Amino acid sequence: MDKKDEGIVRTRFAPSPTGYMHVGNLRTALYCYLIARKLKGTFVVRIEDTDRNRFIEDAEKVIFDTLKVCNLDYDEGPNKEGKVGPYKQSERVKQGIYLKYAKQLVEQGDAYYCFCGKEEIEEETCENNAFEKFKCNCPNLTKEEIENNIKQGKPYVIRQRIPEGKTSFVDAIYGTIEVDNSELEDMILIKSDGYPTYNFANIIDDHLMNITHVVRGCEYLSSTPKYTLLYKALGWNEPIYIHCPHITDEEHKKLSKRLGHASVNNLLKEGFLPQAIVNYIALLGWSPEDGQEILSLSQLIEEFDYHKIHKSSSVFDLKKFKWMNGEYYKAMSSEEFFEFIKPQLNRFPTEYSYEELADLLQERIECYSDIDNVLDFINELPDYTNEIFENQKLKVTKDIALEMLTKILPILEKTNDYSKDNITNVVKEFITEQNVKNGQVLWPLRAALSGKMSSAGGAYELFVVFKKDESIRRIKTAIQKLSEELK
RNA sequence: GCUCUCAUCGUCUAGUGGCCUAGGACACCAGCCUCUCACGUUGGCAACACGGGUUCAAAUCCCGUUGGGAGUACCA
Repeated sequence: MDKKDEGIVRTRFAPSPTGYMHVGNLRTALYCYLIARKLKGTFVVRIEDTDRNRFIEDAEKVIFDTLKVCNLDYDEGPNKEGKVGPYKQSERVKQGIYLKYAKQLVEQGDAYYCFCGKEEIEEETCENNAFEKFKCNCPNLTKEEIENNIKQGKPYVIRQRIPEGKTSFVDAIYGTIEVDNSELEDMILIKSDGYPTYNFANIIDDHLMNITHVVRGCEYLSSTPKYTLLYKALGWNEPIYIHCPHITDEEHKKLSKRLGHASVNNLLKEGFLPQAIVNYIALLGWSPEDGQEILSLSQLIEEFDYHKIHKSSSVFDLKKFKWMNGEYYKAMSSEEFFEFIKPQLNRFPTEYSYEELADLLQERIECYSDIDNVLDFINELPDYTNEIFENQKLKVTKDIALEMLTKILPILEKTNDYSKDNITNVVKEFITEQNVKNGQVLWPLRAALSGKMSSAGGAYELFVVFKKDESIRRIKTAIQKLSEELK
């Protein structure tokens, strides 16, 4: 990245508090964070809460909790005041920051008061083509007319006055984009409730907060020319724009709230690790030079280069994401994984070994919902038929199974230490004694313990899970069933 | 509709005119390992949207077509 920018870079994550964090949002935050950290700059968080109709309790908490759990620490923001605060737009409104600049623009002739109500605009545009732009006479009102209207208490908004000509701006990803100003609408800067619109507050704050790199979704690409015009009118320099392509679902549509995996919070609840989430979304629309796919946050900081962000959108592939999460599970120590998965184990009998259960899960699950599949032999024995004792490849028949189980049962009953090491020794000793193949003992044991053709873990692991009582009970059941049939 | 924008295996991607009979990863399939499953490992399947140019040479540059996405709010 640009060495010359080192130390002076300021990026900002500017979410509006909607009550949930979209993975696209998180990726934007991540890219902001990476750029700031890579260039030893400053990462700012600013809350854009100018929509008073959409106030949601605890919405900000979701944002900060998510950033925290993902380790994206910020340098300035709410509860971390810097020199250019406050960092909540609703508080900035109270200081009259936005109105001041709006009035300045009106003075200059770059904005105007508009007294048209929402209803009449809607009526007008409905009668004509729905796509047609609304035109009123407000831009041409005289000073006296305006003053009169205001005196009468007529509600008004302040709109940007779009000049004639063409406007172009440069985006770091998409290059130069030019549009004819006739395509641009006189957008509202100040709403009738006195609050600024997102568009206006955004550029004012980005400038006042000395933001150098503006990272946002590419849905803003089409409104950026309007911002360019505003910057020009105010005589300010534009930041570097970095518009990121969208993250989509399998149908190539914008990831919607309905889909569980659009929400970071849901992902967390489903057992996805923050590091895996961060790692995966970083790779949606960007990839490191060496092609490595498993990257820690510090590796991401090292490798990230915003110039290499793609132009085309990418699909959020749950399968690959699950794979990656599984990789993170496997990379944990068994102690770490045990602590992580413990709360999910509550629904299994407490007399069983949770440690061994966790061990069985670690290499077999990629998120919580896989657990029941893997541990389906725990509570019941659904496929418990005598057929499971037969295995042609291992030369195991029901007779042999019955014989082995019957012979080993007294040994198991005498054994009290059901630790992995000991139980392994006991069984191995028996195998040697009998002079048979491993499988001829282990297969019947595994089948008896799990009651299934296939199970997570082998005979030894299952002994450890069930410990003595349940192990004996299951083997006795197997013996009984087999002898009933073979009588 | 209009404006902007995008286009390599099913998906994430490497690729910036010759190194490409297009590489990697997920998924899928097969072999090996093995007391089953899983893990691991080895191999396989599979793509430059289409049509024109430019060039000795194009996935890479230009134009068009088709297809996708976004915007078009007193939402952000």
